[in-house]
Amino acid sequence: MRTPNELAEAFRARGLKLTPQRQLLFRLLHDNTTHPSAEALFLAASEQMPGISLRTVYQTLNDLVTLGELQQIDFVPGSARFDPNLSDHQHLVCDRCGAVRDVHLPLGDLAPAAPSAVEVDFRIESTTVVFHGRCGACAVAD
Amino acid sequence: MRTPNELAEAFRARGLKLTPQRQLLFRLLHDNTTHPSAEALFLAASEQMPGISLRTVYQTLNDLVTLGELQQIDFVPGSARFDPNLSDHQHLVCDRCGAVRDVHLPLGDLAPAAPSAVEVDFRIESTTVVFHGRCGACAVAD
DNA sequence: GGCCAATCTGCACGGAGTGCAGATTCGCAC
DNA sequence: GTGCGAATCTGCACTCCGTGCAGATTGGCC
Repeated sequence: MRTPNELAEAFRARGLKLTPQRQLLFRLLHDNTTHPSAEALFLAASEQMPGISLRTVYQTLNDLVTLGELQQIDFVPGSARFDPNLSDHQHLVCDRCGAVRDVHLPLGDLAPAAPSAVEVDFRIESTTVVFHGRCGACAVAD
Repeated sequence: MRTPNELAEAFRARGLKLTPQRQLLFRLLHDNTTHPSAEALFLAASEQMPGISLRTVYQTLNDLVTLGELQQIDFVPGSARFDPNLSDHQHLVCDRCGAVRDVHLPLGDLAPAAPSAVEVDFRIESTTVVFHGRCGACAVAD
């Protein structure tokens, strides 16, 4: 995801308005590696802007996803998560506490091989790799 | 997933009762490669047993997942899907119509390498690979 | 046949996310 | 600085998926 200032530019360039709510969410998301849910972002935003609506958080997140500035993560049970990291990477998901972490692995050579091996009538457009397990704290707690 | 008869044995062995509803669902799931949702199974079951409750379908699916006879698939938007194929395999997901298909790819050598490369405090227990794209019919329809 | 626990059914309920309508406000023009 | 119109925000109702609960039913064993 781009910086709050760059996003402000991008929004204005598309005729979208730059509201305080949006600016706050840009800041809360930038460099955020916690893969927050809409609800988590709403709570964080509410601290700095009491009265902000959960509906606005959902709306802004959807806008950012549509603009390609944010990646939506749907493979964690419960609610959707959002990832400002747009680089090609994979995720570690803790099945106990739900934490999500990024990992950059050199799978580029692996994924291309797989599709070619598929002798079926299907057009593969993207490959998702998710590692499930236990984060450090939860591995100990078990 | 085992055969309906084997499942009947397994259920009885655990003190679980063998009801007509369960037997019907065993049959509908065995060798089913469509990765049905609870709703889809409910519709199929209703044809052969009008009056069966959606609640019962959910309950039986959960039981089978708990017994390890059925795999629950959570990476398709919408409702959960169920897969009686317990072998190590991957999935093709059509992002347009939601169809799910199995593929068996030799990724065994690939996945083990990845975890070892992870220099983080995380215990990896399983690796999920999902290929997103368009099934044959949807690729044409676009 | 009879009993009792397991199961089934129907309905209410909870979490996640969206549609809608009215109030508000951003961005631009003067 | 003021005014205007469209975009946005807010709050609420609503949908969808799945679960909790309670009473009626029934499978499995004596």
